[in-house]
Amino acid sequence: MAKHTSVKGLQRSALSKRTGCHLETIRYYENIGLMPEPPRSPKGYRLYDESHVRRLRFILRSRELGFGIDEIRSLLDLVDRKCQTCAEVRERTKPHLAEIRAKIADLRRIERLLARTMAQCSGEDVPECPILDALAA
Amino acid sequence: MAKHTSVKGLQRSALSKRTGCHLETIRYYENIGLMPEPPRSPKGYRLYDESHVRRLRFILRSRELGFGIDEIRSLLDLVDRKCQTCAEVRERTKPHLAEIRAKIADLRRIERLLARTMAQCSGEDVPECPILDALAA
DNA sequence: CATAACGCCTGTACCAACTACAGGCTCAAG
DNA sequence: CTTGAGCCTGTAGTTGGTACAGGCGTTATG
Repeated sequence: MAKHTSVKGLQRSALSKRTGCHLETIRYYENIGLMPEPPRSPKGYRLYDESHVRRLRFILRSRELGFGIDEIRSLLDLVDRKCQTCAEVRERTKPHLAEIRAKIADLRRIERLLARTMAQCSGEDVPECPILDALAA
Repeated sequence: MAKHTSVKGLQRSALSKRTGCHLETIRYYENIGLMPEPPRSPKGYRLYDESHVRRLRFILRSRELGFGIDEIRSLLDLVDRKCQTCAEVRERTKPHLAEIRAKIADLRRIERLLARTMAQCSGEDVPECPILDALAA
């Protein structure tokens, strides 16, 4: 039989499976205050419900989109206050988008440089190498 | 007057200024074996020369191009062995370029998603927000 | 009933790649 | 001679987790 059918609620591993979040990461998010402390069973086991599933999914999705922990904390604050406005959320999202675009630009610059350098590389068995030369320059 | 004109050699802060590398990072690179232990003055001060400047610049440039410490270690091995071939360097550089391209693709995906979501956002003073909705979904 | 094999609890250590700081010496200038 | 800077060492903190040790609780099987 299933365990704890009487107690009702998801244990940590169940929440992990439902969300795809690593087991230990759930506890980590609780420690740093992103996830609330859930109710406990008489023996101290964490018992989650659907609201926890939703909140954890929100966090994971935000991480996927490259938001940092503090940015997510700020978004969750808006959600929790329940008096957020679309304008506020937009204000918090805008700089993040700018950051992502800056990172892309950076990586593209690096990519071009590396690709150009590699194109000059003969790939032959000679001891002179334009890549090392470029790095040493 | 300049200090230690008699002893000759750059101290840590001078090397830092010449290369733009953070002071403490120089010691860090020494600890992890990227930079060699330099000779010391009688009182134990590190004394660098032009070869250290070149090596540190090589490391910094490689970091700028997104190489990880271990990748740089491997490139420096080639340099140190002096029997590297262009083919070897190319082999070590190729997967790194692929990694950078993957990162760019990832970030572009995120950027598109975020930009599209933000475009749906009215930016008005209303409590419904498509950004939060997208994150919660 | 015993006991193995899990699941969960806690705290703490570890990863990259640095950065910063504490506590102690040395050194040049005023 | 004192002050302030610069150097030395080792260690802690950063971000976003992951992993493990040691100790209960629960469950399945003999």
